[in-house]
Amino acid sequence: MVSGKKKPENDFFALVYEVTKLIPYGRVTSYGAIARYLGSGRSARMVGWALNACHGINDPIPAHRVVNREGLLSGKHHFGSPTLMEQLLINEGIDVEENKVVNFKEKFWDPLIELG
DNA sequence: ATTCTGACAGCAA
DNA sequence: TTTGCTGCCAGAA
Repeated sequence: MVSGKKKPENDFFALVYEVTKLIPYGRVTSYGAIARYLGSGRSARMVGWALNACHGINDPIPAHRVVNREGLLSGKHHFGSPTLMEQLLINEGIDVEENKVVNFKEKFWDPLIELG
């Protein structure tokens, strides 16, 4: 293989995209939960970094369903519009106040549990 | 090649 | 209790 030097299918980014796309409608998860599911544990920062690159791919990544462990919309500033992420969440029936997901614990979707 | 940053989270003081 | 630093891994300068 001489050409495929970069972008393996098992790329950490691709895994993050897959998990993110598995988040059901009206649910949210956290960066740490995804990182832990991938086996990286504390590499939650990489999850956010991966989602930062979700703008460059053709697949629709529901990155608005990924928030930090507090339920805070830490990435709202990266959706082109500072209110887009909040609007998308509200559009799915998720209440957002003060840039924070209301009833985050109830809306929380853990890949470790849901996916096994 | 080295250094810094980054959509976080855990632990120490 | 809150505040702040460190750890994580990869990409950009």
